[in-house]
Amino acid sequence: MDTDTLSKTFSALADPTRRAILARLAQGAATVGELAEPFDMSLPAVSRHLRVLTDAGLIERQTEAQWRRCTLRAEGFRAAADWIDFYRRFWEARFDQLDAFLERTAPEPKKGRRDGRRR
Amino acid sequence: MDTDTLSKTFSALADPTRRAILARLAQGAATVGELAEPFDMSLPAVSRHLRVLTDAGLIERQTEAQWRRCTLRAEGFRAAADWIDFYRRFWEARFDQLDAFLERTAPEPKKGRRDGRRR
DNA sequence: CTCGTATTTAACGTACCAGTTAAATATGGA
DNA sequence: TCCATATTTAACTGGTACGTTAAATACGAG
Repeated sequence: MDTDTLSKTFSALADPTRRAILARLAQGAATVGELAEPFDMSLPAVSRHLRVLTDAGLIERQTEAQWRRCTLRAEGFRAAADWIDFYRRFWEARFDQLDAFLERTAPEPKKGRRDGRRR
Repeated sequence: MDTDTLSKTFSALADPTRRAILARLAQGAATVGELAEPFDMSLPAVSRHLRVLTDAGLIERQTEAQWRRCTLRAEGFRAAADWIDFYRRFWEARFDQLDAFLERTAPEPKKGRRDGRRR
């Protein structure tokens, strides 16, 4: 099961409809109906996307009469952003530096020295 | 279908095994067998994870004899990092500022006129 | 050529995902 | 109370994801 936070977050972000919803919410809160409007998709489908986003902690929903006002929940993005940020140095490093780094740390898969593992 | 780049990337990152593989590759190149070793999972399963990562552009594989040397492919992370980075301001902004922003931009659920009031 | 090692492909099962329509629930208003 | 509106839940379906084992493929060594 995919219970860990990071998996849930990335999984939620993997769907284009959900990313579009988040982009829309970045411009301000909206109700389910408003969020559904631009999509060629049934309301229950959108409702489900919103549940996924809620479970992933990426949005919040507060009840106002029969409306659910959805808002972005910034905290929910943080862990994923931090995770991916770790890899930033790999593309921000100059290419030759990266090359040198890999050269330095990569083990040869040659036979004979099965005990000289990396690290 | 999930053909767009961002979806493919986030989808690839949504699996903990694949994230562990990437973390391992961050320390240097490795062969399939070496990557599979720490996991309680068959080799074909790992091979498949590597295919997903390759298709997402997150790793590269070069053939060396019967080995496949896997390396991190930094470019593959960039788009996802940039996407998520757009949301950074939402959690880096002070809370009252964010509130003010949402207050300013949130539309009312259609019910006559909207004049920027909420709650 | 044949054998052992490294890896992938094939075939299969189970579970989840994303969509549908129909029915249920909740609320405010006539 | 009854109705319209907003949204969710239920039940179902097709497609895809992820794991398995068994067989196929690719290569170097002897």
